[in-house]
Amino acid sequence: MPAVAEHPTLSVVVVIFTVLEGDLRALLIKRSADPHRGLWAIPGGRLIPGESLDDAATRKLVDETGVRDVFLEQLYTFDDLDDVTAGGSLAMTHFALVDSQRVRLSDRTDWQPAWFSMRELPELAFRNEQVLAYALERLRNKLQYANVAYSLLPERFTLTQLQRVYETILGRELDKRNFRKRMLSLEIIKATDERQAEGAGRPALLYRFTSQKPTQL
Amino acid sequence: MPAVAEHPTLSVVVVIFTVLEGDLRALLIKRSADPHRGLWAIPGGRLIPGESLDDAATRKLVDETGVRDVFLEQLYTFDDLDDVTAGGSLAMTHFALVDSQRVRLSDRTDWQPAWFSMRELPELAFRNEQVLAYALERLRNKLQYANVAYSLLPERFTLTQLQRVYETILGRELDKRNFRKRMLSLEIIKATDERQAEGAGRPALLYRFTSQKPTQL
DNA sequence: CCAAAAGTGTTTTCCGTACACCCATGC
DNA sequence: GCATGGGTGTACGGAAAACACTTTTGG
Repeated sequence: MPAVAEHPTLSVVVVIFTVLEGDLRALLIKRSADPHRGLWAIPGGRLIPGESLDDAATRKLVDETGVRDVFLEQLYTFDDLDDVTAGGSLAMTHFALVDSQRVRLSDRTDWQPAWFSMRELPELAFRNEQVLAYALERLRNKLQYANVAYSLLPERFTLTQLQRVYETILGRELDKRNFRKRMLSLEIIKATDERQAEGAGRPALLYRFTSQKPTQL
Repeated sequence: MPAVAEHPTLSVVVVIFTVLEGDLRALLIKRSADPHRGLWAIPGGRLIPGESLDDAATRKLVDETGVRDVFLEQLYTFDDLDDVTAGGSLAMTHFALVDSQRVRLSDRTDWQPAWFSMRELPELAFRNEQVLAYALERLRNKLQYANVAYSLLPERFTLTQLQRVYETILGRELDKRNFRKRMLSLEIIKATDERQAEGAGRPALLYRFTSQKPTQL
């Protein structure tokens, strides 16, 4: 292994969140190579020279999920994730939000991508706990003042579905009436004229977001 | 000039803000080398292999101002600032807040560091406008929910001085009584038993911050 | 004694929260 | 007709915003 003065390893990492079965989940892959073989890790890879960070992050996201045009933004640049590589490392981390229904996980056998609940994480490689914790914090903050949830739901959805997404991310229950008042008065969603039945019970009105961008509230 | 597949240039850049004469100002240096010779730029330099980002940013800050132990945090990693260098570039930008009274600008003649009002910026190199605009946005947001102002004032200060700092950063006037109530009820500052006269008029009580860290409010 | 800056309370408005009942549909 | 989920309004409390006069000092 060469000694010093190497170029740092440049990697681009994307924390991909979804809401599934009442859980906030992150996509992880099982490492098939050293270091940290067999541990789970946030998807990422080397930055290709000439490629922009956004492009690299988008490429990773599409590779893993097949999804594009979702909320994706830079999170933080870590210089201390990889304690192994000589010459140092820089990891430009991002985070993305996807609707699990739109996702097609790549079925590479050496890769084994899978969703893990943020409440039951496996043993992770490369201090990835730190990255996930930071991503979660940012997501929770962001949810309070920007309509990022558009990325976690189908184009049309019921208010109850939207509320479940908020509750799952924030980790606490919300009041139905207050939630509806807020969403509608902020004009981040708009009723359509369609309805959807959820099992028994009165069919719910379907709504859609007024904007597919994370506008500030 | 070599063609492609080079390693990207890795630079660390620090937007250094201060409040001076009722203006929010950023420290800029005049470039003495190409590219963009003669234009003004945010201080920065190459990342030294083996050095952490925090260390590099701190080093730049101390080099330029002589100040340490102030508010300094990572802002964003840009891949598109330098449109010239082959092989691409990554600029890990940071921002810092300093008390102009504590600063000793380095007096290198090829460097000419100087404070510029954010309201009257000169022509800048490398899309630095974008970086400054983003730093200002983050600063304004941060000021609302974290006590970052500790870094912009002497250890002891009057409430009026503190209010001027807030007004300068936010770009609008604040109500004296409401401001005082808020600062004191949030317990981010504490009265000392000393006073300071400001020209004619009744001398003001001096206060100090209860914490020298950017605690969330 | 007058100019200059410091200091101080009350009222109103707005937003977040708490809370309970009727409605439409499937079975 | 009953179980299931959808949909609605009001009252309270705390924080932010609006607002004007008195106090202390220097000259």
